[in-house]
Amino acid sequence: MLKIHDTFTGKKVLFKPIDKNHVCLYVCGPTVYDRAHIGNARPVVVFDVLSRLLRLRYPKVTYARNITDIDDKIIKKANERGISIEELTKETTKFYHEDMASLKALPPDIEPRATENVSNMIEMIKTLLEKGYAYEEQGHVLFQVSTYKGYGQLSGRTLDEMIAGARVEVAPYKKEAADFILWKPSTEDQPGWKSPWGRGRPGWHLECSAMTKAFLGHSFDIHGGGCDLVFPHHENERAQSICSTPEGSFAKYWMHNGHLTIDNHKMSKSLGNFSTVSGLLEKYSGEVIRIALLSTHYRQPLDWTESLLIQARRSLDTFYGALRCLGNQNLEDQKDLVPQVIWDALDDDLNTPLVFSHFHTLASEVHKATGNVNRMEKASALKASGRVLGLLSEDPECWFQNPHNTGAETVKQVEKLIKDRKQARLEGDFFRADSIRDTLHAMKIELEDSPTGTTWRRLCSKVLYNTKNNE
RNA sequence: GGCCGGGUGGCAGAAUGGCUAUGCAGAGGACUGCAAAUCCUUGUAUGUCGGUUCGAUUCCGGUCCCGGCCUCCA
Repeated sequence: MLKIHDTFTGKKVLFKPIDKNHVCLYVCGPTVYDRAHIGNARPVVVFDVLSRLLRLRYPKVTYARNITDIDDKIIKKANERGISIEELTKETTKFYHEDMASLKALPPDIEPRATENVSNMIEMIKTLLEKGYAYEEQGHVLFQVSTYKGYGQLSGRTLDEMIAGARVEVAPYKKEAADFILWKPSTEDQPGWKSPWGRGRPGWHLECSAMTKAFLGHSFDIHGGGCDLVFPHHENERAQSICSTPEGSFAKYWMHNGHLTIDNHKMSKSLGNFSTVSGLLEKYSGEVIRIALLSTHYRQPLDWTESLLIQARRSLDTFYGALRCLGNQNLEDQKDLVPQVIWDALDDDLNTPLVFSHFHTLASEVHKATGNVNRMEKASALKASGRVLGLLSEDPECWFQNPHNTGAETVKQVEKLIKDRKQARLEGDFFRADSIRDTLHAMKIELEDSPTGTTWRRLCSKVLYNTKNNE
């Protein structure tokens, strides 16, 4: 039985879907103005694991993740680059899809775009005006926060607290400081849509409200996103949705992933510690990045460091090392092989670090297994468990030999040198054998002799196998 | 200033009212021509001060740090 931490109640609760035959999950997606950074990737990977788990448990799952393609940052960036907004959002969306696919994140079932749902948003604003939750002022339409008693329930703050803590000058068109924009006017050079309140564009919070209603209905199971979205974004979404659609309850559960820091500092372009996914992929495989993101519980803060990635790579080496005995066989529909302890860890609010500790146990059991049947059984359990988390899907030999596109020429050369070394060893010329091994090591190739022959692996980074000297 | 998280061994990171994961790194050993991989053994921890308790790292309170949010942000 899956238990999840629900932000609304602040507790770990048993997940009970609204409809056990169809689970709906909505996660806040990217604003497409720039390449995705590693912080953007965390919710994607976390909720990818959740969606995979849900799909194994329920007959139908609809996972929706929006693309925000209306936003002032987009306008600004497009102007800076001298390209059209459409060009920018199209390009950024394409890169986003590529980057997330590299991290083995499956695409969501639905990916609604804000620009394609403006009419839904306008309808929602109309309803909010009719019901007296919103007002129009100087071409803007604002949600009047004081009209909704439930405001603040999600983020756990009261209106008084917010007023006390307000540090921002109140815009002249606002009745009250906490009111937020549903619609704002656009100038000629800004993108805009016709509306009863003139040409303009929607406020940021509105799109998720309008799109969840359009695609998932007025009530759905889980709403996810980064913890920084709790306030104001999700608080505002919730207010809009519940006020405009009182027959629904909007999200039944709220899940938020913790933030990511880089070397203990908040990621920011001005500090120069901004890591894009594509940049990381130049040095590490997507699977290393994925397991690094999952190596800390999703609600905890995660400090992104080189050492984290090295450890992630090491863990994967261990796991793939244990899978070598399986060869390249596929394991379709083998979820029965997953040990109960791993299901239990996942069911406990996605305790992925605990899952990986069980992975290590399995890997160790593979090596210690006395009989081949036992060995294969443990290895299959590891492989099947990895599959649940979207990991360990590579062919193990490929993992070791070709994690970073070893060229065919290199492979040939390596095999030739291994043959030469074998000959030298047979002749008892260990000096020559060792010198060949040194040559290979300089090519970042490591050899492993075993009773059945010599295998090789490609070293991932220099630091990786030299931690003794560096730490 | 307000609100919310968190402080676990050298590092990463789970868990728990008593039996204190796991990984990396360190030490010793086995295997190996030597390595690598693997296996065995092994040291080290719960910020701080009180309270509750037979017993707290775990519950409660104070305190000190750290981070996040309150403005765009995953």
